[in-house]
Amino acid sequence: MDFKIASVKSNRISQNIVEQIRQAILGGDLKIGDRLPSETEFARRLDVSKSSLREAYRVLEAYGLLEIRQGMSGGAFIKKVDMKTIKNGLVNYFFFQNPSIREYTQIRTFIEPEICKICAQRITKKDIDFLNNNITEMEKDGEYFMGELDSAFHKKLVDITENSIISLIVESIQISLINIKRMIHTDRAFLNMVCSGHKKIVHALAEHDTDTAGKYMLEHIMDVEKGMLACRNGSMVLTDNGILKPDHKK
Amino acid sequence: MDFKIASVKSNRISQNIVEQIRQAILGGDLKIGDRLPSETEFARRLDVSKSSLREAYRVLEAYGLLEIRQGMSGGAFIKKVDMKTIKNGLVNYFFFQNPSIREYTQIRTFIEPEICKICAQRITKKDIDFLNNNITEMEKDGEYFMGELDSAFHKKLVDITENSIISLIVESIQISLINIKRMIHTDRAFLNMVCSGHKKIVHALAEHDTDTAGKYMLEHIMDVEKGMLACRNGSMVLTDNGILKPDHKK
DNA sequence: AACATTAAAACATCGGATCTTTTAATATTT
DNA sequence: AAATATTAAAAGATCCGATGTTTTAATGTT
Repeated sequence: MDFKIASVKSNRISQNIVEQIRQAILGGDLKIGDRLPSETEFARRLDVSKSSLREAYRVLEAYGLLEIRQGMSGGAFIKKVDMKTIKNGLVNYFFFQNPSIREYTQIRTFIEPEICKICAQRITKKDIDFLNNNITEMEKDGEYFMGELDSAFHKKLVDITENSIISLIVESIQISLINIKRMIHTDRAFLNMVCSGHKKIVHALAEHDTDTAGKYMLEHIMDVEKGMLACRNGSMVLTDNGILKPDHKK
Repeated sequence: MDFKIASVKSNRISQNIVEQIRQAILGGDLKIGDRLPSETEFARRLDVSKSSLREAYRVLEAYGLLEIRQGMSGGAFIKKVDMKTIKNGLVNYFFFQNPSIREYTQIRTFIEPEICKICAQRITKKDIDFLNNNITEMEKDGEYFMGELDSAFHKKLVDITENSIISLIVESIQISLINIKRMIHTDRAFLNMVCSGHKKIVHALAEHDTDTAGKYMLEHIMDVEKGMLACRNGSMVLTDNGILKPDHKK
């Protein structure tokens, strides 16, 4: 035989099941809350072993498409993929991709000043209180909770934008930045710089001053980049092009 | 007993293994290319059944962290998470989240004009040829490959930016937009509008005219939004706030 | 009505048998 | 000696059936 048919590449059974169920979901045949048959029943119907089916369930669960509950009225239920699943995936991806500080900064400068401008128009008294409180907490609690509080500040702003895509992006970047900050051990000076930046932003937001709010956010993002690049005292070092590497000189 | 200890919630064995291996990777104890022990050996060492271990492997594989090869010198190898894994996850996520056209447009307007400005400075003759060729193809092949070609056009520009985070975002959005365009059956007029927009952009890029390139990209993105909102002749309809829903009137 | 018990449904885990794929080593042929 | 074919072993893929654990609904008890 001197030709080949469409590379059938007999897939794993579990992968086959996964794809079929995924397509059924994307095609609308399976909806949120729908329950798949029990393991024994479904395995029998598909004419595969329970093990293969269980492996498929594990994968779909990892995709965030399935929730499996034990017990009498348990089973496998189709589930809406939640943001946590995706954020975890992005953290894994960024871990290997190891984007430079410059790359993080660049995307932030594209998005966050614009977010800030929108916030300047929509922000409420309650939001301002939240943000001010966040800054106070950060000044008080010092370095320990810095990452989380910083993250919460930017998350609050992006939430006001009410754009789920942008929220996902900004929050995922924040998680990765927290990890980097932990590795390079940002110091007290860094924290003060962040607080001062946040304060200026909130002030402009409270005045509903669109352009100034955007401008301050941009400056803040650039300051954070500068601050991170200046921190080389941890067990990690930043190379000149801003990529984080383990410090082998120790 | 009137108090509770830290909710130990005995995890699934497989989930336990997954978390341990994931942490070993994120902590640097396991590196790309490292091979885990064989199923039998590892299961024995962890004192769990092969089934549990296999389920853990399936999950790690779904996360994109593991590659499993059969055969003599096969086994489970730690692997860099690739973009495909993440893009798949994002497609799943967006399927349920079902962001409005407005949300897609908004993030695009934040990012793509800026990308375009950078391109105006860096673009080479070869890039221009590629883009022109892409437009020609689109005009020729008509509706069928429109989505892929359109996607490739924007991917080319974002690639020039050399920012892996932004590439991931733009490409994922393009995939989701292709899906939406398929559902609402964009027409010939839509394709012509896209081609015309792309042409203007390429022209400005070829002249290295930063501001004009950015301006044309912004206009193009807004045109695409208008075009999509105008298409209500498929089996799906767009509600007034731009959210895509099945058309129940048929 | 409140609480305790029990039974059943469904997932979780185990261990071992068998099949299939892949490759390295060996043998054979040219 | 080089190319080709064969074989054996390593490792994953699949299956089966037994047993354990969780959860809840039904039932019974106080």
